[in-house]
Amino acid sequence: MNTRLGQQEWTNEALRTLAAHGIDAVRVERLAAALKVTKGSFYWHFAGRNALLAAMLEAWKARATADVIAQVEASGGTPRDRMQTLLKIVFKTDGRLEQQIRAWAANDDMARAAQHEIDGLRTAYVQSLFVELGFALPEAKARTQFAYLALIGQYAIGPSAKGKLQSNDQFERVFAMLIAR
Amino acid sequence: MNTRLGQQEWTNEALRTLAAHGIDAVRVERLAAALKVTKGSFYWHFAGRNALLAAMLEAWKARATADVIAQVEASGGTPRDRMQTLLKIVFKTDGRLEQQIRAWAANDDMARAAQHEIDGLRTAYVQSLFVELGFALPEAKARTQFAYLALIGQYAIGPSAKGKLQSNDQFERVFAMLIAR
DNA sequence: GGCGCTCCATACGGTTGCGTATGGAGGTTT
DNA sequence: AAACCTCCATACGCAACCGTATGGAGCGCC
Repeated sequence: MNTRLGQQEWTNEALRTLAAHGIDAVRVERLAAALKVTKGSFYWHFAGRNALLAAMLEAWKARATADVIAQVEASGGTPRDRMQTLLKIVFKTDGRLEQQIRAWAANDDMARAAQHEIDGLRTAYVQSLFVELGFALPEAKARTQFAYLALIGQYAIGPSAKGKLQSNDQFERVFAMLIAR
Repeated sequence: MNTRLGQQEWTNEALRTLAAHGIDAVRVERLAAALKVTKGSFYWHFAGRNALLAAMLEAWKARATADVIAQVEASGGTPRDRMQTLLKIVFKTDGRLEQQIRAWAANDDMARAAQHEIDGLRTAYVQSLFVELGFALPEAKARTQFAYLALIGQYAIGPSAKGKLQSNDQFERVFAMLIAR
């Protein structure tokens, strides 16, 4: 059963490399060097590079959304509170992995499918919060789309000091606008 | 002076390939095949692949922003009209090139610098429109950031039917929210 | 204490792509 | 027409990777 352990280590290292340098830097020989083994090991655990890429996406999907939603739900409070908690969390997280996965998805069908799946789960949750806040469905949908697009934009712009909603003042203003009737 | 013409054709073909398949597909031998010449031609016009990449960014910067702003300014009307015109244009344009350039910028300093430059020009203009609409500077900055992040998000999400603000209904709702006081 | 199983090292062939060297075709100048 | 200049074709060396084949080290089992 060490097979699983081996796969996880390869996958983790690959995800670290992806977040830091993009999918193009995820090469089996480089990963092998980073893990201080040789390709021989890799091709025992995986059928090929593509199998690793698939495993990376699976691992990401598994812990991409559930964590945050659970955290927000556990925090309780009014819908307004939960919305604010959610936005604060997601707009403050690093997002380099998100950025790289989306950059990857721009030219790879497999990654794009995974992205779509996660996007659906997330927007469904945000939309439910807007509905709880009293917005009719069409308005809730529009605001969800817009807010989620902004989040993607923040991830896509990368960890640059400028252009982010990190200042509390800006965040509060945007939040007020989003929940204003 | 055919050198310039040659460079432009290479650059255009490269930008086309970038928009369609990403920066990783921009390879001199492939471009040569697409242009029905050989590498010998390329290395006469360019010092190397990096020189082509730089030329691509320069060409993109030259016609990335000025066009749209000029178009909006020429349309005239109230600040509200111009804002709507601008948002309609940018949220409806294809954006595949934008997407690929940002995906490229995620792992390349040269592309990232070009992006930052363009981002600055664009946000400055949008911010001036918000100020014209009567918002104080901090509020104008916040709304500009948010709207621009959403635009980036729309580009980053790619030409997918779902997840876009293409429906007129959604667009109108978002626009109303953005200019609501 | 041989046997087999798990895991990894080594070595090889094949592909793709970059950059250089060199020659040659076609038009221009003298 | 001969010398030239511009542009491209051909051919080569080199590096990075992928995937495969094969052997060998460690370890539990009987």
